[in-house]
Amino acid sequence: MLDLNFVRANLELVEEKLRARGMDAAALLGNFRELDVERRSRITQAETLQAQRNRLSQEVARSRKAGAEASQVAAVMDQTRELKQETEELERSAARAEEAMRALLMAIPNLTQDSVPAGKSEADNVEVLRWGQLPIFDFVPKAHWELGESLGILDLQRATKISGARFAVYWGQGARLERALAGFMLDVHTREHGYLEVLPPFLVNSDSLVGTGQLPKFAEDLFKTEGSDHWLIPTAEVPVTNLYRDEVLEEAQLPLSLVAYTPCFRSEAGSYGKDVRGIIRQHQFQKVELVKFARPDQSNEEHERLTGHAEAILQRLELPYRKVLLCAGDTGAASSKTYDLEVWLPGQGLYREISSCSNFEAYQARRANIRYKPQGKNKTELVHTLNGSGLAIGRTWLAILENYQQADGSVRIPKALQPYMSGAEVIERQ
RNA sequence: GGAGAGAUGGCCGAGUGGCUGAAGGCGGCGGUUUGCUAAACCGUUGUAGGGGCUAACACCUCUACCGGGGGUUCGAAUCCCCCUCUCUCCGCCA
Repeated sequence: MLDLNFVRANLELVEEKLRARGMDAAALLGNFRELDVERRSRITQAETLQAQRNRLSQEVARSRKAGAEASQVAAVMDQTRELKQETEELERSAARAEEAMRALLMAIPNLTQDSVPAGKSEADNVEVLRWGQLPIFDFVPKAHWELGESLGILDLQRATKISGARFAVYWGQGARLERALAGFMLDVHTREHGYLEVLPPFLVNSDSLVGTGQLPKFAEDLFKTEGSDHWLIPTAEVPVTNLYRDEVLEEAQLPLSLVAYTPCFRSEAGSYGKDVRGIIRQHQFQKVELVKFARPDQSNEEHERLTGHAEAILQRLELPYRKVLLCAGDTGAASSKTYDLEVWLPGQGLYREISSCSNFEAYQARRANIRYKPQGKNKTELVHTLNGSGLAIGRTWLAILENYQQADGSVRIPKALQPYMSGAEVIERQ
């Protein structure tokens, strides 16, 4: 959510930034200005009347104490009663205007930074760099679903039986590879990148989802429990960012860097027909997530750093990737700037997103009310929140299969991962 | 799941209808004293939203906030209703 006062004072800038995302600024802003004027005038009127009422009430107390005549006191009471109705009407009208403004504000996405290119879709994203050598095969590389099934480590049929489409069962070395990746990533981030590991709940209440921006707009993307206010987390970003909801951090704590390994649950409503083969798009996948809370003046620097931490994992696993700066239209609603990391998948001959690293600036912090106290100042300020996958485990798993496959269908294990696989160097049919 | 108790400012803790935005203590901040530290003493110390005045989130003023929501009343932290959470006991359970 953007700041009400900021929007009021910078309406032109907001419109310009909305256009950069390819959105209809006029429709989104609606009658914001009129509502604002209306709201403020109603508040002023209501509060003036309220002040009168308060004075009259005090008069009742005073004259009673002084032993005034009952009829006189009753007259004042009647007068107050009349004022009450009028006040309440004004208050309701102010509340309606405020509610309408809030609805408008909640629907307005974050303003993208000036370094973010304008554009509507993927096609306008800007490739920042490519890393690594694409593997060269003297055979036709297979897709991960073929490799996984023939190695006996990936079982989509039984997953469908026990759960349905878009689920996977991993057997043996496949399950082990998943666990190895999680352990490897957590170790690198905690030991070398300075993150504190945290294990949050996998179900959260709706306040948390509002705090990070998934609700109210994207409820259909989520799984919800029946009969209670619990939602399955679509990413660790939700529970971890909300750890500090309604709290005030000390400046000395910033930047605060957390890493969490959790499953993620997504309904993938509206993605029918997309990525039906393999395990690219699942209802459940595991992810190691990096989350930072930073001072506003340091958040861009921390954003670059966090993205580098995610890249480090790809580099150590020697997986070729490219880094893409998303254009305004492709940048998530809550984000001010996002880099996607896309890993090379030789089995399919394309780059696929494996990490998304965003600087949300104060957008989430304002919704979730996460603040800090600048040293030497009385006033609290909103922190900036950031996060990025470091990395999505399922997609890393399949990238390893496709990049490290050999002619006989076996898969070499990246050097960095071997210690996490009891020294095994290759996955063969079991 | 059943029974009971509770939720007050950064923390602890008073407060059962008006003089309470809230006693007292701790902590924080400023100061006095002190060779330094400690102690003592004095002062100060919530958030948000309007309006005024502004360079100003400095100041003045009004309003709201004592877990959340609703109600009674001229007037509610105090009375009533609903919800949420916490604690204790019983049951169940990895």
